[in-house]
Amino acid sequence: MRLSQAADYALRAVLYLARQGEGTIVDAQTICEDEKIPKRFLLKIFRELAQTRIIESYRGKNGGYALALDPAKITLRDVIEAVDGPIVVNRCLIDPAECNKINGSSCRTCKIHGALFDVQQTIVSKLDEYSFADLLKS
Amino acid sequence: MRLSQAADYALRAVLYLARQGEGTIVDAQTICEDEKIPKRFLLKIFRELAQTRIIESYRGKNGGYALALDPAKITLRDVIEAVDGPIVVNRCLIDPAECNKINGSSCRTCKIHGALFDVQQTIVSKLDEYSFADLLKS
DNA sequence: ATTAAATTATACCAATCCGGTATACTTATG
DNA sequence: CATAAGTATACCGGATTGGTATAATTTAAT
Repeated sequence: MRLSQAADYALRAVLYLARQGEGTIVDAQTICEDEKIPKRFLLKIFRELAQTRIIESYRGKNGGYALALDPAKITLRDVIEAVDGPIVVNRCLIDPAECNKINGSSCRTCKIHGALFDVQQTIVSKLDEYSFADLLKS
Repeated sequence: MRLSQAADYALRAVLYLARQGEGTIVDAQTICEDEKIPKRFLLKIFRELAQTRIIESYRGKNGGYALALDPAKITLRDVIEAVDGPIVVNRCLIDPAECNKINGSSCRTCKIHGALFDVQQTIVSKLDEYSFADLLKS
């Protein structure tokens, strides 16, 4: 039930870009120095964020990265899922075949997994409540 | 943000014991066959559950395991934390020294980590809402 | 054009965690 | 005292994590 280090870095980097304002280009070197994030690792993370269109990348000299969207349109969930993949509390909540309790009662009717699904929904909607516009107001 | 396989097994095994009723002793062999859980792995999990006094173990011939408490007093959180350790969404939420953003703004004042703390609280209280008495009603 | 500064792609690596197993020991019942 | 249970410890292979290396590509400025 823990975020990866990459997701933590991603949140900080996106907040950093949000502070500069949507569209303002900053290069990775500057960001990783300011935020104390290993550069090559940040580059990898940024590629994932660029693929999901949360940030935009600009190649070549004077290139860098910029927020692709209004901070109000980016939530904690967006960034976390871009880096760590979808929020899934229990294996069988994605793939019922993973549910190795095959004795009669199927995954669908299992009370525990029903409860865990509720927990998962709660987490996802909580993460969706926080936009980066909210995080800027501090 | 995913439960371990061990925690999933633990939830199922505790629900199994809850169905038998508090105090009823069942041996690991029977449980692992019924619930399709690898026996040695279940034994390891049960030791952790016994240490946190969720279940009681009985050694020797005719030994086994029984629920140590009223199912209404055992929550999803209790079982998950017994097996996976405390619910911690972000490293620095346990250990501020882990917070490697040291540049001026401390972990305490970091907006992201404040939000993640709120998320964590939400998860924990949701997991506390479900007791095994609830799960029996189905 | 050339060069320098930036991202991209691919692949690699060590360390840790995860899921599970093995061996040897201890305890209690009949 | 034999047998059937749990206990303790330690091991193991594979996957994931966190991070690095190398080489290629793109772009701006000169």
